[in-house]
Amino acid sequence: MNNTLTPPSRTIADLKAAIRNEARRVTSYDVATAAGVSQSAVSRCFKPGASVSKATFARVMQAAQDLDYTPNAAARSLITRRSNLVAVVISNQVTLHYPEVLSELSRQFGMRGMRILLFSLANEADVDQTLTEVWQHQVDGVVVAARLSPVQLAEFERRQIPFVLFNRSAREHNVNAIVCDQQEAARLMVSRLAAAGHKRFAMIDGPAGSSIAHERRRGVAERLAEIGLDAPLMVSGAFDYASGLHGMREIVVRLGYVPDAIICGNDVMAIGCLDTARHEMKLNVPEQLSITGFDGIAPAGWLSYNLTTLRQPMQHMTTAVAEMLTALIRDGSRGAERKLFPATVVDGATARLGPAG
Amino acid sequence: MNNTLTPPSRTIADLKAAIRNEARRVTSYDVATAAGVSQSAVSRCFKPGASVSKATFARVMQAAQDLDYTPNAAARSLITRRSNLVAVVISNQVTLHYPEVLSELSRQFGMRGMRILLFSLANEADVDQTLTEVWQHQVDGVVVAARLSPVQLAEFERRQIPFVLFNRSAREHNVNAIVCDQQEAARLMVSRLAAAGHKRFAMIDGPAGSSIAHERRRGVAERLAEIGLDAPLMVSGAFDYASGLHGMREIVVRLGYVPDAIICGNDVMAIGCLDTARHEMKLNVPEQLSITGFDGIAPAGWLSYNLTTLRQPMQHMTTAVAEMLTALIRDGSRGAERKLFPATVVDGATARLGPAG
DNA sequence: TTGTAAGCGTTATCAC
DNA sequence: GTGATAACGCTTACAA
Repeated sequence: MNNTLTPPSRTIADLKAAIRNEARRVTSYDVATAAGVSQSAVSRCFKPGASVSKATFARVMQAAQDLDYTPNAAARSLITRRSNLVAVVISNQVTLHYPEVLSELSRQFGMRGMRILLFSLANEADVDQTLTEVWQHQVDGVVVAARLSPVQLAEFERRQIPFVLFNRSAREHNVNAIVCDQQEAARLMVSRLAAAGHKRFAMIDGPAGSSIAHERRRGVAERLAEIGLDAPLMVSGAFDYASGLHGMREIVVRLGYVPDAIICGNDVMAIGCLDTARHEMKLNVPEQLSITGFDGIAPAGWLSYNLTTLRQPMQHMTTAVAEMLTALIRDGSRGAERKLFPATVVDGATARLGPAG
Repeated sequence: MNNTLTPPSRTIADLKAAIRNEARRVTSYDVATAAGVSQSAVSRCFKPGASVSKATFARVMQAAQDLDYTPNAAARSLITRRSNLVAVVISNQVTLHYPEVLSELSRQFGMRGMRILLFSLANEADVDQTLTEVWQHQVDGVVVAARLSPVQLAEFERRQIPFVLFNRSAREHNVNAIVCDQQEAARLMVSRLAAAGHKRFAMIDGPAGSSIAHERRRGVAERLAEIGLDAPLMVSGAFDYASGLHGMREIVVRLGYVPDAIICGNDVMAIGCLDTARHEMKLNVPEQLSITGFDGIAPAGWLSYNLTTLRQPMQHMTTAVAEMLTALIRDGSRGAERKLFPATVVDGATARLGPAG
């Protein structure tokens, strides 16, 4: 069938040679030439649900394959004004503590035909520089898992670009967000510790700038006050293992005794705290001291720790982010929505918990 | 100075209104209009090192800022044939076990003016689908931290797109790669264990498809044979904690006794193995049994584990990837290079090691 | 230094 | 169903 006067194989070889010669890319024109159709016909073949005859489609696809043709996303996005790209602006802290977030976001957006342009922030001061890059790339939407200043939030609004905050509170600003209710989680943990008879609390706090640390701290402080217990001794940490180690020592030094319970701002610090308590101070946990964390990371579940903690439903949250952002991209703005997910208590072996109140 | 007959503020407000009205983006033409210069002048102002007068530059920048103008990366890449985008094709396994890889790659490429387009693979069978997306996006280069078939490798070559394999061996194919020498690392560990008198070995292996697991297994087997020791009992694992737990039990059941040393295919399995040995079987590690891992992940260093393992220099490796790929993008192909990084022994508390041989 | 004009590789509109 | 043709927003000779 293919053996007409000018065998396609010859034509295609010539075309390829010409293309390589001119050092240019394979375009839809080349495919059109090879298939003997117009360029617009080729374009239609790559648009799902366009009207093309079966015969044309077959010839075009064959030619495309022969030439290794792939539509140019840049050119496409220029005319369609859709890049099918989502920027993910994420602080390194998040990636390191919840590695599943990036893979899950990638999977979720992938299922919806979108790709992730990654903006990983070593320190959150780079946000401005990062944002100018985000604007350049004409992304269809942005997931922000980093702190934004009010000015930066305003710029998102001004540019009318769909965006969703991930686990960041911006209560004052009315923006789309997927968040885990840190404050309620903290309150819950305090209640259950108090119900088990703990009276003297200490807390290893997260870093100063972190809104998550802020809410957890606030929840702890508020609930303790409500119950009528003393405010906890606060020592500062940086969400890392070493902070847990040092925090534990600092607490004992500053108090002069071992408190009943230490609430740590995250699991990694709780693990550090626990290691110091057990291995260095030879304390029995949870008999002499209860230690709790936040997050529900994988190592917290390992036998050596079996940490009592609060698990954030990361899987649900990443799914929600993808759903919300794609909805925004499709339907335009439709009123800010703030989806709140509850954390669940993981009743491990490092704290004595009473019944939920 | 600005109060001429038509105040710029008025003009800019009008322009903005018009743009919003026509529902289009702010373009360099708009900026040109606002600044009273030609469009190409605007373009030049955004090209570092172009020849523009100071006065023009200032006016253009002012207008750009007033209008919230940012160059359109898609349009730029269309003409320059450079997207400043690097695709990172990475298996979820990698992201989950070495979360620092993505943030480091992002940082390294960011320093070199490039952004990461993320292709995270839930299962490595999706590679083909993924690659067609990679081609569409006109990336300048690709980092591959996933398994590629020979056909897929060939397609990279055919399309002449710079790429670097990350911690994947493709010895047969002559490609650019940054790898940690798993085999040599395994040999080193066996030597040091043997030097301490261990005779009966077992190994918890990684998953079947993994080239890293393959090399580690091979190194262990080869070195044991060289020394004249029996081949290790091999049990299979999936690089996760549960595999370590079960692997330990399976080893004891199948052998009928506790071996001298268990080499685990990675740290997470070693930690699982260790937890079973200590907590469930009440074995003294390393007195009765030595357990070692591979990788050097953060939890391996925590007090409760202090795992004896082999650390991969991930930081150096990610830096090397960025360097190599950017060099390839700049200078075109220049002979395949395979950069090999040695792992270092972390002499922890879970194995008795003899001197390096 | 600045402006004019020709692409880059698509999709979209509109006749046929 | 198919083919001209006009955008999309930019960079880059080339001319002034």
